Amino acid sequence: MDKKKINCPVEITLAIIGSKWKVLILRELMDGTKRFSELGRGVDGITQKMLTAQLRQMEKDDIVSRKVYPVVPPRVEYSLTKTGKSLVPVLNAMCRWGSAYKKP
Amino acid sequence: MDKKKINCPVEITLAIIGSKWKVLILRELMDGTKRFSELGRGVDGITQKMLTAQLRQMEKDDIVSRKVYPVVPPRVEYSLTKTGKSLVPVLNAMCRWGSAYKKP
DNA sequence: TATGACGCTTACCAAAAGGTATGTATATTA
DNA sequence: TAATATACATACCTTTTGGTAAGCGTCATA
Repeated sequence: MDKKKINCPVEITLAIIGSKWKVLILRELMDGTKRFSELGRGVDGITQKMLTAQLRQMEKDDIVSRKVYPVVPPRVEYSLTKTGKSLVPVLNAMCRWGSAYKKP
Repeated sequence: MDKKKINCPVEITLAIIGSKWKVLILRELMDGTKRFSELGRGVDGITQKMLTAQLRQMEKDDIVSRKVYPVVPPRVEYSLTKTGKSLVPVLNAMCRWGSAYKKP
């Protein structure tokens, strides 16, 4: 979503977490720090390209942090920032609603 | 989003309200029943095509209901269904987070 | 009789999103 | 020396999304 012309705060939230892949990645990270490859395995169907792209965006938006270890082969760990952790109630609200919705 | 292969409930929610236009339309409808043209004026920048498309989808998903009055020129009113109203806490959570996020 | 109001639908096109496949770097291990 | 592991980047192409603009139906009004 275009972040340039946003008025309502709900749009901001949507611009930041409003994609299928992002919420799934965030759900993984809510369990704690994960390596790139772990995320790839945890999020069913995501391609490497999408995984990196979404992680980069969330890093930019300061909800995910990236830590690179200077080893070979490389080890990169991702985790939620403080701001990212503050999303938990939002994700939970969405989760609850989704659960209740699909029931019938 | 493709609703065929959804596992996590949060994906369901996103599939149903995860678009810029939908949240803005829903926000309008949270104020009460609105006519098509009112929605068009209330949601800044939306085109007629998008407005009808989003409303049709939300009608299908049973969060918005559509009432047509047999008059000329036509009068069509939209409102939240019971399920639609149950989205209010979710939208509010998103709204609060968005407000807090943009502060710094 | 022509015009306008309202709520659409549709054809066409441009832009954006996203998938596939391939390439890269480098220390370790066989 | 060749293969391997990991975390990417990138080129290319298809699909999806969304905007523009035009047309439609019908009754009341000028």
